[in-house]
Amino acid sequence: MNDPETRDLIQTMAHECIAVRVRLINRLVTAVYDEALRGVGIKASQMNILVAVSMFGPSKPAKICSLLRLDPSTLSRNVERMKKKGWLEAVPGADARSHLLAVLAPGNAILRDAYPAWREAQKKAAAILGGEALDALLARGSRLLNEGLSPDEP
Amino acid sequence: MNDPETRDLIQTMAHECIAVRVRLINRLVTAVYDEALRGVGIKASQMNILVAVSMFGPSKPAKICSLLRLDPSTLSRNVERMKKKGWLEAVPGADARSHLLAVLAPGNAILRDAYPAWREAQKKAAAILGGEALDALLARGSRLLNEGLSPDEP
DNA sequence: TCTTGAACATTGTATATACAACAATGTCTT
DNA sequence: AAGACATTGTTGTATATACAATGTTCAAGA
Repeated sequence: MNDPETRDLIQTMAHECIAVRVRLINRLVTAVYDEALRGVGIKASQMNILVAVSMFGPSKPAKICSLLRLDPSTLSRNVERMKKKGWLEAVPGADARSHLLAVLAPGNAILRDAYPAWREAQKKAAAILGGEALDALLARGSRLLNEGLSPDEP
Repeated sequence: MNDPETRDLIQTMAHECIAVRVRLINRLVTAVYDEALRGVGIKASQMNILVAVSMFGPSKPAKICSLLRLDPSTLSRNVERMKKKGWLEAVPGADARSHLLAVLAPGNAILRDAYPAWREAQKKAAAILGGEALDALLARGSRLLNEGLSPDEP
């Protein structure tokens, strides 16, 4: 059906591709958190943002994008939805090009409510990854998060 | 701004969350492949599917979903786009509830064309992950792929 | 045989994500 | 001070993703 060389290429890609494996794990892990958090009414994506803003206090959107490596347009759309739910607000900052994102009381309430479900999800995700992959992944992930952190600045 | 207990919860979630780290890595890795493959005209998502179908030969959609842990509706939409590009076709199978997905010549041509860019992306992705995380992730990912493999059946 | 339930794919809807283009503001250089 | 360039966010468009609901076909049991 294919010449042998093409078959070889495809075999190599199937057996060694990093992307398909990372993406598979991402789907599995995200599904675990989304399912655990369903009762609380938040999903992993928005929870990541909410936690980040809550950690740093009022923050420029660019800072959150840099931390999480989110495209600005992606964050913009997510913030839009989170404003509508009353979790976030935009307050004017020093620079008129941008505002600061701040967590509102209902946003903090959601985070508190989410904690037990989050713990559950952590357990399940750890089981999916297994000890070795978990440790390496947490270490690498934390490092990448830190690298995305600009010095100072809101 | 928050009571100390809430601040603790949020700190814990920020420092230990598996989801935010997996999702960050997923965005980075996916971006590397999408960028490398841009010239070829395919993205990581569709390439994953194309490689899978090419590996197994004509396959029931359910099999690909099980392998990659994709929701059937997600696969359906992606296949739709890939049919439109002439990479895939649906051929009737033994069971009238489903057809079989088969790779067409242009689909195989794309995979051949993509190979060099894929190799580039592999290098960059490996650099992002670093040796340890890479090994653990590949091992775990390969295992999860195998677990999604049903016995026999197209 | 008929019916009931399982298996399977698709469609409707919503969110998540990124790229390209744009608009507004700020900074720096001459 | 003026113009060039950088920074920052939003909007238009397309893809990726999942859940809920639906329709069709199959299989198994009464």
